[in-house]
Amino acid sequence: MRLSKYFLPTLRENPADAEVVSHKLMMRAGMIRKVAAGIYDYLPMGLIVIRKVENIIRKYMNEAGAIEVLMPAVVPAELWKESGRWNVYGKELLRFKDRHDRDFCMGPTHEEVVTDIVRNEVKSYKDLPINLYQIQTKFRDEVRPRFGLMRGREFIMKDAYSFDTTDEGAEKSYRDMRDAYCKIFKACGLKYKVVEADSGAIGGNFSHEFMVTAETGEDFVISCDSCDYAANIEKAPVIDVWQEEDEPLKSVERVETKNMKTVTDVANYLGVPEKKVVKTMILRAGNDDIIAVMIRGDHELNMAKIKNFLNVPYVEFATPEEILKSTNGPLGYSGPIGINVKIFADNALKGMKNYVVGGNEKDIHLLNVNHGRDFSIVAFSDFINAKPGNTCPKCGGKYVITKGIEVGHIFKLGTKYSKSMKAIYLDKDGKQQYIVMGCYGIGVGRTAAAAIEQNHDEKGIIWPIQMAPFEVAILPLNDDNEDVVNLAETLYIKLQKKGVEVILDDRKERAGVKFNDAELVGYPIRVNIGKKTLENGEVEIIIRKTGEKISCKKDDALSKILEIREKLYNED
RNA sequence: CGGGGCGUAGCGCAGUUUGGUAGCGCAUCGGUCUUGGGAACCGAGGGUCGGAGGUUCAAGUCCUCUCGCCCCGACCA
Repeated sequence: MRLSKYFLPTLRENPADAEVVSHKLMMRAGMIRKVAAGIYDYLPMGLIVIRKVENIIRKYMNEAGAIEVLMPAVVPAELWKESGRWNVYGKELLRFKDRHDRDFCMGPTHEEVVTDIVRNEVKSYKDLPINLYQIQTKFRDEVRPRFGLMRGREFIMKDAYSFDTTDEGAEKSYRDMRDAYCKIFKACGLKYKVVEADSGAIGGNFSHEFMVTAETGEDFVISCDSCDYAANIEKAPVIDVWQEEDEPLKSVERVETKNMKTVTDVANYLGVPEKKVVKTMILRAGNDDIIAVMIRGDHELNMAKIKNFLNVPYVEFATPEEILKSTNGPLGYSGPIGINVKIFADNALKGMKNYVVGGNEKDIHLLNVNHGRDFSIVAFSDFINAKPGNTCPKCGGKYVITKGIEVGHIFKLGTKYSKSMKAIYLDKDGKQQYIVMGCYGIGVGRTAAAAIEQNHDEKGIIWPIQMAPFEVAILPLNDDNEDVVNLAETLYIKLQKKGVEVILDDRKERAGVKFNDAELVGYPIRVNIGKKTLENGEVEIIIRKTGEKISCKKDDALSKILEIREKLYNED
């Protein structure tokens, strides 16, 4: 490709609305442009990168036996009503009507559609297992899209769905996908972790996330410092045995805590450690049940754990009105005594004595409260976020915490959708059985963004060669020098003939502009051809990743470039 | 959905407090000169000041409404 005839609008300055480095660099490197919040154009360079990621995904999906299809982006409401998700999915599901006033939505995921295909076409155990996947534009009307392609509303996703006759079969399909995903992210040149995850709104029995480690990640990953255990913070269990406090029970004391809503305020004021202050959170669980969950002041509530413990579809904080109604007190002063909702407590509370709780009254807390004596707890369980230093459930090591970008997520669904949508096959005995499903997603744009988060410097992107829009950039530095131009042209043609993806910066620009654009866009290999070095018959080859500058005789350039390219592909 | 902020040339911003001819840098176009790290100089074009309504002799600036975008939180494959 000749850059003079290409479309690469680079930006010198960072766009005002970009926050994270991948967003800034994708904008500046002319890969994407915003059309609306969370909705982007893919410009040529961006599209090439997207297609490269897609093709890597295709290769390993096909290798794992999955078969590509393409389902509609616009999905009739009937399918979603059938699975029951039409009423559950919430505002993220973009709904609209066609001219006949029929309900439709933009598919945010395709369990319903793919299950519909399979139930219509697959009748026998002989047709199974099967794994169908697609690479398609999805839409989720996120409350707050942000960070460019990292969290768009419209985004390209690879989603695969496996169908098996048995649970064991489904688990094999799951393992196969897990292995394929490992190959995919490795082939993308990314550093990643496979972590245990909560299965969330998709539902199902177990699930893993593929996390690219990056400072700007939105997910917290708990991993062990001495074994390979890793889990999303939503999932990572806290198994520490908390101390049984050995102090005599004191009598409850009512204290005024004017305008102190936070645990820190209350603890400081009363002169007790934060962990002696117990937070009582009022929540609304599925079916509109109001419940209370008590956790230690220095701990964080984990909604996913509560949701799973109660086995309900969602858990939310109660509104101030609901709190007033169920506790007779204002937000910020809730406590367990005298309220008539079910009270659950984190394991850490088991051995605690004489702690501080809210008084269900403005500016009032209670001292020396004890469960059992002053109120009763329905159940103890693990309701808090793990912290660094907690004990690993697998080996007894210590937890550490890192941030990650979720680029892939795999779920074992079981029969959730096959039951609600009646996807049935006949087994060997002619008996009807539900098909056992799994689903497997990869965020394509997010994978590209994650690669930038992980590979960049102050000058721009440093593409892993597998994802780079072009493998080699040739920069003739003196437009008016015939030798320079001729050599650049010759080398450009020769590289093309060798099948190298090469771009020739033949724009009438000064050297500095070409250097800066090349570094911004992040071509793995750059060839400088200038009259200064050409006087000695030499050109410069620069490896973006290492910054290494190799001078070589102009006649050796071709073989040297091929050699470096080969080396870059075989690294990692 | 709660809190905060922003909308002025393609991009980045000033001007709004205190109403009085719409500006700066970069980019673009023409020219001179330069040519290995986003050159310099001369000249030019480009604006419904997000939109609607109002106050006023006069509104980018004040008032009301509205739309869009960003950040924090909540939520979320």
